Amino acid sequence: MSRVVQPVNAVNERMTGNNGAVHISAKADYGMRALLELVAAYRIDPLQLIKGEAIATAQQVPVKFLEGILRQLRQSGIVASQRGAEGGYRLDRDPSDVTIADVVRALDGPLAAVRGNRPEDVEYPGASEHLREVWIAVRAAMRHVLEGISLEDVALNKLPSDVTELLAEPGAWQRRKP
Amino acid sequence: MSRVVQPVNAVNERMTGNNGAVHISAKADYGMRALLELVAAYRIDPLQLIKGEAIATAQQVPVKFLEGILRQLRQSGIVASQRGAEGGYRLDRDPSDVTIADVVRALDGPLAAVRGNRPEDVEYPGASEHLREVWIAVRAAMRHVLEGISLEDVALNKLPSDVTELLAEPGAWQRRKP
DNA sequence: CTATTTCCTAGTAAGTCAATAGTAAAAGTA
DNA sequence: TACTTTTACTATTGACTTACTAGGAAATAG
Repeated sequence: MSRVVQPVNAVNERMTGNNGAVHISAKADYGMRALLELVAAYRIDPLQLIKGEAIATAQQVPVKFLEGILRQLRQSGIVASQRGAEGGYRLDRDPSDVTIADVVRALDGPLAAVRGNRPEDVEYPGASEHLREVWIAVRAAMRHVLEGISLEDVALNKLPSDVTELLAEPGAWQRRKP
Repeated sequence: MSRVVQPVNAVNERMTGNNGAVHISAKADYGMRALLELVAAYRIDPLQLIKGEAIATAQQVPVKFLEGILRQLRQSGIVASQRGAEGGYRLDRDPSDVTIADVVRALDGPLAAVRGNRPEDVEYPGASEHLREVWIAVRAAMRHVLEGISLEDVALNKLPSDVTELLAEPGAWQRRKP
């Protein structure tokens, strides 16, 4: 008998068709979770190998999909792997050296895009002359957060102070419009 | 023989299949540009009506697509419109009162999503326990920037000081990986 | 050789994005 | 009233993306 693995939260109310400006894809989300499992192992023994299957069940993620993600992470030099019996995956860099931006870029490409183009490439005529600065600032803000947090920070729940300040802002945990 | 109409910038090198975590959609981009045209008119006469066609040609945007965008902005109370000859669109709120976050939410929905869900709704088992805080912080950073900039700020090129600080950061205008 | 485990290619169903087409409804003009 | 202009709305389209799944090749240990 085979059990169908249900992605976590697949049942819950998804958002209405529209995906807002920031979208953390399943790849980025699953990838981060897999890496955090590898960090936990790394802290016991940096060379310890963990099997894809074990990561998948620990994080309740589809195993074949995860395999592809882990391969991308290996091609980016974040993860190392070994095939065959007794094979598996491990971190290939120190957890304090891998940022969330590294992970997102490895799995989803450049952090920010405007209509599919890089923010610095779009040009605006007349009245919208200065719109480009806005998108550049958005990307800079994104970089500031994502390049400032390492896997170790998340694993140990010790986020940088400017990030915890963001979290302490009133309403940070609530959605804006009911 | 029929000529295919090319959207502006469609020719330039688009990004490689992957769209990163932040994506400013055509709707959000065109919508901001249309609104900046309306701001320019508003500063002469707050009740002046501008035709969709005029906005479309000024900003080089497909007119029928723009119509739908302007309708959404009207339904969100940002724009007012009048039908018939001598009709058109105008801002329905003061430019200093409309933030970029308002515009993006009106056109693309909630600012941030994780796998289609709101960041506060996702739950993480075991090693990824604290990942949610990261996504909440990402959303908070996004809000901080987009809710802090008004249409007036962009039109007059007077961005808030914390935003100009972001733009002054070294490398803010360059892409990360060549 | 056999069992295990990663590596890789291909495929697919559902959905989204960026538009376009066509018609109805409102408002002004003659 | 008739006619023109302009927005409002619905439906449709083609290309693409997302989130997977299937199946086999290649490596490694015993």
